[in-house]
Amino acid sequence: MPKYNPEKIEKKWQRYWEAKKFYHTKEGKNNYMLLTEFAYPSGNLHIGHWLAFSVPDILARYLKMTGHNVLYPTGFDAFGLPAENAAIQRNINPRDWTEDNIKQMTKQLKNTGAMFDWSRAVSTIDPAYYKWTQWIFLKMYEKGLAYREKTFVNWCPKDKTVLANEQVKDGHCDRCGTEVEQKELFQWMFKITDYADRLLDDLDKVDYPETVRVAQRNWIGRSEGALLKFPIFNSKFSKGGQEYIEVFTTRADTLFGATYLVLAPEHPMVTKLTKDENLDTINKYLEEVKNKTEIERLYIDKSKTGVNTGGYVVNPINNEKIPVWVADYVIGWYGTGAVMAVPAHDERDWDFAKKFDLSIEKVVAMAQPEGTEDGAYEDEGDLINSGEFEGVFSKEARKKIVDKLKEKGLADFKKNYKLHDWVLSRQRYWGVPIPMIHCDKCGYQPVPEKDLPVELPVLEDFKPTDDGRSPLAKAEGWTMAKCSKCGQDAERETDTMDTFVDSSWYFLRYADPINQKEFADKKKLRAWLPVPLYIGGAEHNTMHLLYSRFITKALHDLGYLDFDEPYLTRRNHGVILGPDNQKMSKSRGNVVDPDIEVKKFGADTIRMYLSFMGPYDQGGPWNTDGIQGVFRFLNRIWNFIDKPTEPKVSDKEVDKILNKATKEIGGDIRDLKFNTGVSGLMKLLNALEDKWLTKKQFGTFLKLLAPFAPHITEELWQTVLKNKKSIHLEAWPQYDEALLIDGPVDLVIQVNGTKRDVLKITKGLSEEEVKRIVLGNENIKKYLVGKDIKKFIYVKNRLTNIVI
RNA sequence: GCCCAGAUGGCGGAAUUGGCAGACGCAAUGGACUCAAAAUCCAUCGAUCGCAAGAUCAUGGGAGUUCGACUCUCCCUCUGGGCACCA
Repeated sequence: MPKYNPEKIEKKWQRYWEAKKFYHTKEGKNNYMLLTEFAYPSGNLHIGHWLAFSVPDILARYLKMTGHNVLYPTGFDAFGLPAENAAIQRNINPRDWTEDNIKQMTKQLKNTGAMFDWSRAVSTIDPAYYKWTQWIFLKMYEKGLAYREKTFVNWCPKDKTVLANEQVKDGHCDRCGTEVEQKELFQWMFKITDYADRLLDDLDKVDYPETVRVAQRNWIGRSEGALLKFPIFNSKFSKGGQEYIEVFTTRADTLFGATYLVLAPEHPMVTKLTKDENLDTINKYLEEVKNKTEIERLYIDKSKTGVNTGGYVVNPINNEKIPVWVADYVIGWYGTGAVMAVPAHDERDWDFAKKFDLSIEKVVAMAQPEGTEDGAYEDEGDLINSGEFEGVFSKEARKKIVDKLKEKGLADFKKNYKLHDWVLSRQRYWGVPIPMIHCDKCGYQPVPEKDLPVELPVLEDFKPTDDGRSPLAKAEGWTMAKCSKCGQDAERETDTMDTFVDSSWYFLRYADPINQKEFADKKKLRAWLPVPLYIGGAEHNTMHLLYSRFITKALHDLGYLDFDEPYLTRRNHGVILGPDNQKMSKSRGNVVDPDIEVKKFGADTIRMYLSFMGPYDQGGPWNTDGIQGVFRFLNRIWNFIDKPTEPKVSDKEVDKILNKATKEIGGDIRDLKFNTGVSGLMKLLNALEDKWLTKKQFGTFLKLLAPFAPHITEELWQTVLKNKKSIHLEAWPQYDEALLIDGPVDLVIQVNGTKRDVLKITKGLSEEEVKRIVLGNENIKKYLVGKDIKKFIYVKNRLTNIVI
């Protein structure tokens, strides 16, 4: 036997599988699409990709061996800012840059040995793909779920484009870290807020990690409360009937304690309400607030500032006249941009009231009255100083108070959300053109379906501009179009779509990737979807997952899908850190290059090491020594074959060992416990290495290893065991429950909870029999001399505890 | 500030979900092979005391429940992540 040379055998078998179209998948029985997140073609595969693709491949292969018709798809999420910025830097076209990267990464992905079905690979920059991205947009538009509106948007001055709220982290651009500005622009948006309730409630229908559910709940940020109307007192403009300030509150029970009202600086009523003598102060204040950046206002300076308008409103529950203030701790866009202030029961209002000496009225009794005097009491309790609602508990009081005001038309129950509509316009070149045409006469009109795709033109100058216009506006020939309604000259929309639109439906396309008539055939969709298991990174817990859930629900409502949740189960993988336990980055010089590791150890070793290093959802530092252990293991397997494998009789003991391992390793893979799966294989080799194995027994061993190390097992299976067909067409070995249970077991003997001895006993003994054996044991007797046995605990086949 | 996850040898981690803590691997030490090194193989490997048999301690810290706690409950410390003036 020659030395184990992974480089040689891996290439060989990869070519073999590809030539035989091994992993090309057709709809059949027991279909299973194992979904991982398709890659962004950044240029080079990094070790994180290996974790994301080659480890789930173990599960894909196992599922295939256990009788599933497995589709393990892949593709490229290829539009987007980074490619465009890289192309600008290198002064080449983003398309050339991206396509080169795709070529390179395709090659590298094949090196992982994963059973990707390349015949179904999708690429979001392919017009045959983005035709359907545009089509989905049009359907959303028809349904009123896509609309154009002038709003304040997050503008990244460096990338010169709009960002969705989700792409802003602590006031900075998620991509480049530049401080984000607010700009008022017309933007195309998806009405995701219409789906807020369903996106929230349906989380109960799917199996996601708790962290993901929490993250999504936070994003959606539903709070249930009420809208209350406060009549304006003696409004100087109230000629035609009473005017009101509306507030949103979750604590209507504290209404009797509302001693003032606060408007956000952006609130339209601010100047109206302000008394003439206060106008100067107010304007000065508004100017001050305007000069603060969003970051200063929301993240840095949380001290309360504000000014009195001099105006008053009337508390609708007790008709008391209360002052109206303006303060920037109230957020303009949330709720109504106005709040009722209850300083006794809200910390922020408390701080403000203390600072400006406003009155504080307690209306909820503290559970422990001896509690602190200083500060707001925010918990619930029985109402006090609350007229007819005296003594009613908060929860009930909320309902009663709103009900009462509702009769007078002064209140209603209301849910509020943090979630905003999804701004999908991007003023950049490298994206899917939004398929709309603007006609001076007819306004915005959709591009007719038959004219899709609206192809992205090739531009010499695709650099972003400062004026908020997309570079596509420079393509004069391209922008010219006919209005689809009146036929007159009109102009194409020049914004492109956020790449999250591209990736919000790609998994649907895997079911039917070359269909030219529909985004996918209904029957094929039914065969593969919804996705039974989606494995990916925690960075997509909110945006991508929420967006694709939304698009799926919308397509479902439009009648195109039978299901309204795209992924039944979601599991996250961890992050691989550098050997120094820091995030891998070029500047730190701690990047592990998988190409180099493949050269040194081969794909099988890397796959197994990534599996072995810890729980899959945890990640952790790459250990240069640790990988040696796995490499050694594969070498031992390789050399194992040199031992005689044809003894006279089949060894029962070996069968038993294999039987147990089959059950355990299979269970580990199903539970994504790849680390214990690998250790199980190592234990198995330890147990078998000094034994004689039949050809069949060795074959069984190889099958257990095959999902983890597809190349070495194929080599040994075909060239050494002389099998004609691939090991990857074999079924996972059957195990026999009966073989698992016979034989003696170790019985642990404790005295007062401390282990004193271990005895081998026959399985299934009764308590009486065990008691006789244990108490008769010389070694145990010495602990019991002169003691009374108070209690004898027996856990069947496992342990006894003698309490003295 | 709030929410979530986590803390186990020198290191990565395991523990049938309340039943032998430290599986498996790495590193380390000693030995075999070798002129030598690498590779490989054998042995040791949580701490303390002990020649040994063995004993005691030990899963971030402190209490509790239990015959029995890494596992459950309460309090605290630290680490990672998310949200954050959202009314």
